[in-house]
Amino acid sequence: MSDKTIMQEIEGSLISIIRDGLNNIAAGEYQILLEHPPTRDMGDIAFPMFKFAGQLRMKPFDIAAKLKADIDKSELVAKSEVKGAYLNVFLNQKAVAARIIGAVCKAGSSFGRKPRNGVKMLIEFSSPNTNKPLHLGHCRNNVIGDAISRIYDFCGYDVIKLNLINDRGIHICKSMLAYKLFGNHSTPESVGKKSDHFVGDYYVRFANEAKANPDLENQAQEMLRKWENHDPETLELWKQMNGWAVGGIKETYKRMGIEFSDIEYESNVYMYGKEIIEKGLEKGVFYKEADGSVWINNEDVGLDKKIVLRGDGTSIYITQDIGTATRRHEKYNFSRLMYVVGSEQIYHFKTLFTIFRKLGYDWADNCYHLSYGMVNLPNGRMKSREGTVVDADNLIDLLYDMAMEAINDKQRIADESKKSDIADKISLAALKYYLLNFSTGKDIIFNPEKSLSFDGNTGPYIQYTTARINSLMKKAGQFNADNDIFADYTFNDDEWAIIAGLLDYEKAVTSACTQNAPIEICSYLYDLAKNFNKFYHDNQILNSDNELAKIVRLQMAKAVLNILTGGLQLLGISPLEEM
RNA sequence: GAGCCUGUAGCUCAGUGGAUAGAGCAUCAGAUUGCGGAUCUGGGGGCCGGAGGUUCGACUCCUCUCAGGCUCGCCA
Repeated sequence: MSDKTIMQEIEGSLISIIRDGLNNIAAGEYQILLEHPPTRDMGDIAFPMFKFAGQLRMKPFDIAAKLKADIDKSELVAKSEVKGAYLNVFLNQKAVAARIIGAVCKAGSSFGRKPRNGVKMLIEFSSPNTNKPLHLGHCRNNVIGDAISRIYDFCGYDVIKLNLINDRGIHICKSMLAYKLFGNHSTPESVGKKSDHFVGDYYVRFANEAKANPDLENQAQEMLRKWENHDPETLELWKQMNGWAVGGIKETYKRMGIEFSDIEYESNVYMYGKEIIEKGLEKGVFYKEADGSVWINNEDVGLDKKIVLRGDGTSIYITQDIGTATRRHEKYNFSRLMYVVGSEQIYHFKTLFTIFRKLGYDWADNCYHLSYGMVNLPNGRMKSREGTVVDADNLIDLLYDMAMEAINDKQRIADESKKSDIADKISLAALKYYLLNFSTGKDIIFNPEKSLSFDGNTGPYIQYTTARINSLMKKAGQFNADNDIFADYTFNDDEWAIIAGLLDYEKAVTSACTQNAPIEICSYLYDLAKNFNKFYHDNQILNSDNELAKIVRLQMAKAVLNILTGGLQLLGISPLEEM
């Protein structure tokens, strides 16, 4: 595993040729840009000459014409063309293909995986409340957090996945109270309901009952006080209902293939912030109001005043976050801490990180809020009161049924348990890919009738491509895997598009990591799969009458499969042998 | 009121200051005596919200403006 990717080595070599060429015209510092031409038939790599025109007082076209002779000498270059202000380079396909295909076939689906960099990174995501089941918004969080974790791990980081379950507070007491009043000692088992949905029903029940009887709000507050005073009966009820809620939510995680290194509970950690507030008071970071409440003034950094401890000494959301982060640093000694939390909390995290800085934490600047946009419906926000929330379990069920119907239509698979396993994987691929194929920070509109699909730019499309190639590999059996065969082969355009695509994989992964953008992987994989499907449609492999073409194409197909497999895994999606 | 985000094809969305702004869906027209048709090929469809500015060059950067969203809770 070299530090540089294959593409970086190629590009670096070309850039130094350009730099030498420019210095031969006139010595100086040149910032050399390198990009892809708009279409493949214009070349593989383009050098724009605009920047040098001013420096050298020459026309861009003339500079390109001068550099052309130098670049043409490189072993990596087949030819180059001057087009307008661009010098377009066509790579030596035989040499490049041998390198990239050889490397990908050797490394398998872990091609592109970076050596460990020793950076310990905590990633907190999901962090559900225990008063209701997961919905589509949580799905986006889970899927982004999971993919980001996998991508960072692949890029060399030592990733620890954290889930901080919010299992205390007034909202939890609301479902507890409704159950106490209207539950009649029923259980999820007695009514035959998934346990987190059972709890969620009482949260909805509370909201409905409280409309007619506003005093229920007071009763919920009273229950919260009892909880904080360790009232045995209240704690017992809390344990029972939390057990149901968490149990049900964990079932959904398992079904989604989402795992955590550590699950934290707010009920265990909420008190840790208070002592830090006390210390901060002594240092003058915070100040006390007449009612005993503790505040911080962040107006110096363009934020507002913010309360960090109530007058009665009880903690609030941000108190817990201060304590939790501090404790995590003591426990893990992390290098970086990332919070995957919705964009509506941007201000909260600005405030939180400012507090870390003012407390003098040297790791304050290594905290990052990865915010993702809301999932809306065509009519607007999802609202639990209006029953428009898209429930995670129901949505996955729906996708599963759609996948099963498609499997039955195709009639390729007979075994029932195999069908079920594949339907699981297809439904999750559709959901995860759909949610990841957006810019992370932006709000998205989910249309239940239109957004669910297995055709076109979707997860199942990529899976389909892996199934086709896997099937091809089975039929091919053993084949010559030497990569010195490429010297004798001339690639057609469809083939070269694929090989050039293979070269771009490492750049896509790096970009996905540095930009925190799983969509980069989606776009890349779709492009590669699409190029392969076009090639596969128009070119023969096993039935080719040319033995050399057959072996070259099998190796190419194998390389594509390796990268699609590895790339899907980065998204938390299973490739398929058949479907 | 203040801060942040968004505005690109009928719809949903891509688009590190660079060549003719792309994809999926939808729509219309095609492809299988072929290794997987959940596939492939093609057509139509755009004043990139609007107006200024910076630059050799702006969907991209700056200012103003219009429209929508989020936030500014002793909720989490």
